[in-house]
Amino acid sequence: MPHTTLTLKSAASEKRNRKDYFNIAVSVDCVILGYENKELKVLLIESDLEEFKGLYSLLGDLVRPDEDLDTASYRVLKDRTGLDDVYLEQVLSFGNIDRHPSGRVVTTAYYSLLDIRNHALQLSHNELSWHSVKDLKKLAFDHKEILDTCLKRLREQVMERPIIFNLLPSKFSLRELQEVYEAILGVGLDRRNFRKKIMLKDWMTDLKEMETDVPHRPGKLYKVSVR
Amino acid sequence: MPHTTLTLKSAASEKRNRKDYFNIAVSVDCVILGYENKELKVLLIESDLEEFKGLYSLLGDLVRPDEDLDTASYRVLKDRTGLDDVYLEQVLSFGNIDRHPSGRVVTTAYYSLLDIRNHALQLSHNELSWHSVKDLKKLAFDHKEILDTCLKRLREQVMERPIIFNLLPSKFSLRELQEVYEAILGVGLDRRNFRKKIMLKDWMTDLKEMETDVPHRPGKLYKVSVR
DNA sequence: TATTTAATGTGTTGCAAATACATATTACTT
DNA sequence: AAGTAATATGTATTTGCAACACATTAAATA
Repeated sequence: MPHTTLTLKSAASEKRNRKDYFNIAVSVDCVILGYENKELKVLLIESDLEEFKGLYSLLGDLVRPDEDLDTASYRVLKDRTGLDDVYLEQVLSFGNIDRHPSGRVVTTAYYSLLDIRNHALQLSHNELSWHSVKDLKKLAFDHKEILDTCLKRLREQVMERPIIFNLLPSKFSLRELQEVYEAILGVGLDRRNFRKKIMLKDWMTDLKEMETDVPHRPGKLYKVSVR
Repeated sequence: MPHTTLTLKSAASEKRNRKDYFNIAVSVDCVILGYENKELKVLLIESDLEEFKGLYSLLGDLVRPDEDLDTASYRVLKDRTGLDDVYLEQVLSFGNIDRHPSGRVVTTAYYSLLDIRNHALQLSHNELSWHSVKDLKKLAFDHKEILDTCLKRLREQVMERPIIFNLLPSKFSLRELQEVYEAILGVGLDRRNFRKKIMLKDWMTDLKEMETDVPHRPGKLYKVSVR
């Protein structure tokens, strides 16, 4: 696997004409999200392009001629995190002419949700790091815009479909679940109303177990009951 | 403008290797929607590919190296309909390896909404025709899937944002508006409740004019007040 | 061992939004 | 002049959502 994100030095200098339709590269970029310490975090890598020195970028790669878009993003995810059982969803494509300094690249953005504490999680590279999405000001390429678009979509969907559980371990308490919602939506939620609303959705099963190792009254544990 | 949709005969026969990243073509496909005779209609062209003989396909084209994705779909729209003031929105990209029989093409789908009765509407080609979306069973390529995805997105958005007005002339009655909603959502709506709901959104302005040439009591005319 | 503390767990009330439903009005047709 | 078909509007009911308070549990502390 290549060590870097896209570097298409040759493409930029090639002259193009209007029939040169294959001179557009296709890539995928993954907004890989996790939850830790009451914060929503995104997995980033330091950009190795001179133009973006010191900036971070999303994890992506060119799509190979023999793989689907979805396949390509699963590959990026597997290569970067070691995980292959990850929630992944396409959001939107970004194709501005000048979005990549080294050449014309149209990228399709995905977001994925995973459990940072998953034991199988093995980052490919020590340049990879988790960043709280709140603190991010600027990213390489148009990746800030891509990130924001994905976060917006996530916020729209998180109450519609049972996807948030991908951010949590298989057993979780309602408090943990509520904290993840609060981190994603950026608002505080009333505990009683939250519980009623989430219980009505029938997304979870009561495990009849209790939290352990918490310095207070333990809460009930749940697991996701739908996928 | 090319007379046909994508024909990339050469690409299919070329051998590829994994580093051959530019061997993916990028296209846009437009789900151009209009409303007529109480039906939602989509603008289609007969496929000229042997593989899809007798089937219709969406209007699309390869993206040129010097234009954005949005620009490309505006171009398709302008070329096909003569209109350049059209509502257009990206929905999703489709990149299955075998989705195009002539070669590898990743396409980004847009839907657009326009007024079929618009006087400026001039179809580029007499092979273009409007088809009720209800009656469509099969389209060329993966265009049925693309159409369905766009219709689903449209249904999700039509009550959230003031986009439906793009399907109507500048002056319209509440009855017409309700009929368009019913055609899109595929359900009947209670007239009184519909009016209350739509009025609350503050999307329309009362023109203080009445319908003419209707064989019954004329209704008030409205125009869109936001864009 | 009794007390304090901090979190879990549940119920009620009020308001706003959505739904179901009925009657009067207008203009054209016959 | 009467009949027809659509517009226009109001009300009562139900449902969903937000604000809010109190009892319970288990750990920590005195």
